[in-house]
Amino acid sequence: MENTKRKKEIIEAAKRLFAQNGYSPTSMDDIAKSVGITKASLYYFFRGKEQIFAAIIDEVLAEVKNYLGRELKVCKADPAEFAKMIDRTISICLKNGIVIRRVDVKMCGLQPIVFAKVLPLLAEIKKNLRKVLACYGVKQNDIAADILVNAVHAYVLHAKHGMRIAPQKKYSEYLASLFIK
Amino acid sequence: MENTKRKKEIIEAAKRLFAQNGYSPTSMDDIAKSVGITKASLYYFFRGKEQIFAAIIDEVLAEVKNYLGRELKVCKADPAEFAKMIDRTISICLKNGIVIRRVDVKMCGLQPIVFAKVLPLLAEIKKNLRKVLACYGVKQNDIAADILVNAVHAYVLHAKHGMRIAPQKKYSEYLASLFIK
DNA sequence: GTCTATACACGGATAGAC
DNA sequence: GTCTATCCGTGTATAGAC
Repeated sequence: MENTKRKKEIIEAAKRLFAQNGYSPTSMDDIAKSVGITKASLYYFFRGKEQIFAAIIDEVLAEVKNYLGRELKVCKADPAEFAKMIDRTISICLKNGIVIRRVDVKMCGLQPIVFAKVLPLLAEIKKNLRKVLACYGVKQNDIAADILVNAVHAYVLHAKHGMRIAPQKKYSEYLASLFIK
Repeated sequence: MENTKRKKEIIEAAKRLFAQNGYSPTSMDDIAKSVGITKASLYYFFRGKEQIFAAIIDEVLAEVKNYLGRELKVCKADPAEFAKMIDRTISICLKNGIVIRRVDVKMCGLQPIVFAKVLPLLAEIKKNLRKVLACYGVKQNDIAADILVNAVHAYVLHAKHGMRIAPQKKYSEYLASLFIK
């Protein structure tokens, strides 16, 4: 159905704009123009701006969660594999163009209801990440998970803004080398 | 002069609000209320919202720059000292309540003129940080500097939002242990 | 589904009195 | 210095025609 296609277009456009300019500075007009329709038409598909953002969060978090689930099944305590895992994670986030952290969601000033909805998902993802890290033999994987998440977040953010801080492969390998000696 | 005192109050209030809610969602009314004056009075001290933010950036960057300058003079290749240096950096940032990165400034949608003004300062700070890292014997200190900055940034951000990810001392020591084996 | 037109609130900024 | 009052642009959201 075409209905779903348009909805996807809107989500993609909003994803790109939110990542580029931030949630607040991006207007419904910006999103509409980017899709090639008018602002009013957005409200046929979504109840409002927050719902668009919620849809994006759902989609992105689901993808990361699924990826980590698959990763959990194949991981082996191999430093080279660990670097590849980081590299793949970065690639997924770059494709989505956006990385979701609790703080980011909170700072958008979303309704508490929306915010509360994503918390369990985020917690689950972090739990899975810790398992993956443990599996790769990373010590103190609670702190390690946080540092890793934020390092990936920062990389994606900078890359999306044309501020590359290092080639992706090199960055992944260096990051991996920090945690596995 | 009382003039300067009020100005400081405004900067402090804005700093706190920007850190808590983000730049765009914070209104001039919010800042004014927080100080205990009206919105119009803000314009007696600052030309506009951007100028307030610019003043904050100037202040924060100057402090970090000075701190790193002092650090450069005393650093010795001692792992324990390295952890303490990270710890002190976090403390400074927590006191300011805000950490300035290029992306953050860019995503606020500031006028290019304001944005361009802070770039040299940021570059200088990063250069100094690399020197400090080199002094402590950290390898590949270009990537290391980025990862470290972002780790500190993330810590401050989370702490300010009541999402502590680990005790500060433990976090600093763990972070130091990653770079110095 | 998509449009034009519009309601309505909010935010940045200014004028001018005190 | 600080206020009240106000201007004006923009942003979210809705009504209603096609």
